[in-house]
Amino acid sequence: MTDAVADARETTRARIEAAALELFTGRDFEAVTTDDLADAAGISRRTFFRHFATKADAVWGDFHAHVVRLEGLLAGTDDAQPVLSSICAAYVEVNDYAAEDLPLLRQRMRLILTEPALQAHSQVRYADVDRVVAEHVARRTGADPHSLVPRLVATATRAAATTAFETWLVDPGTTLAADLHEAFDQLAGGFPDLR
Amino acid sequence: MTDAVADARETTRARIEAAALELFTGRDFEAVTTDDLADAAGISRRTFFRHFATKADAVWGDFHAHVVRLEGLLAGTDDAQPVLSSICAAYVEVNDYAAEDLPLLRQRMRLILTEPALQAHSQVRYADVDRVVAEHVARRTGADPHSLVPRLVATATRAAATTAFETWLVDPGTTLAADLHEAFDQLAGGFPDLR
DNA sequence: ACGCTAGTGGCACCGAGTGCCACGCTGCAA
DNA sequence: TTGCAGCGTGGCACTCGGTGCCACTAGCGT
Repeated sequence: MTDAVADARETTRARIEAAALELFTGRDFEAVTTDDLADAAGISRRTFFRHFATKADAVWGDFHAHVVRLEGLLAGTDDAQPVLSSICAAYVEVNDYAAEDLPLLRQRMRLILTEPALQAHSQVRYADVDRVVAEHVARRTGADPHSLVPRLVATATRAAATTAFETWLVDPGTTLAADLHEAFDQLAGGFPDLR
Repeated sequence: MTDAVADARETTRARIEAAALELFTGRDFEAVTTDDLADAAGISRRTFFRHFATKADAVWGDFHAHVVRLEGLLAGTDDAQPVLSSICAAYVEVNDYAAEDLPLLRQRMRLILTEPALQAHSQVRYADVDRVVAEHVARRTGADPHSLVPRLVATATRAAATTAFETWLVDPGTTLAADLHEAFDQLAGGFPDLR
């Protein structure tokens, strides 16, 4: 494959993603058809489904790369660091966007966290994240990755991360990193005020 | 409405649910069409969609009643009891099935937790649960139900409950209550071994 | 000029879900 | 008894997401 072809494919993907974000923020997710998306991106409906398996995937973009990056960050953490801290650091790092990308991230996360169809889709994506985190915890603790603690830590930390995203979306005054740290601190503290 | 009509409607719903569980455990969720479900339940496709809004709903049954019951249990908890304990107790209570219903529960939960389409659907259902729990936490702590801690406690405890269901499904030797308690204990302890 | 590959578009098709209308049954009032 | 209202039902046509198949085109190496 030549660079020109690769570029063409990448820009097509990018055009679809941009069109998707724009159309979905303009009207309801359900109200935008794949025909609309294809038209807005200047391609045919059939071609749209060659780039994205579902309508929802156009919003998520290349989430798989995100998961792979998280996995690498977790693998690269220092074993002297507490497990929870290593997970928090990895979440912060993988969500460390440049300032100019933040508006786009906000737009995307707002869609994902509020639109029911995208919320539903997210569960399948989160399963990948949870698997990666659970394996990290299992490696660090010597436990079976399918046993209670690794699974629980994975889902609970992901819940923390998601909640941090929600509070970050609502309050424009904070940074995502700060909200992530606060959520993880609360979680790691075992909610002392509630026991 | 007469009792006879109400009964007819109830039994129709029940027949659909039974047919759904049977067909979905026999073959893949995606491989069963709504036509198959309707035929198995002895009704038309159109009537199926009068009883259940989506194919997935036939597996979940009347989950709304489940959420309402959880809400009532939370409202009825003693304010002297720690918040986390009250949530755990409510989860245990609302999932306290008679021994003869356990095989059916296992079948249903196995589907919900393993089948991707049902996993996706579950996120929307969980949102209701989270809202109810977050409001309970907010009431007990005086916080805004949309602020970090109530949200986080809601999603984290629900993550604990879901994980408990998963371990309970895998290991036939334990009770659901025991697994729920263990997951909540781990969560409330803040994972001391991992800090 | 030839074949190869990759991206594309068109088309027909399947399945989920919906709106509309028409039928039948049950209960109730005239 | 007859007429009316309400409700569950079935049939039908339609939209829309998603897929399989085939044909076309452009760039590339031989």
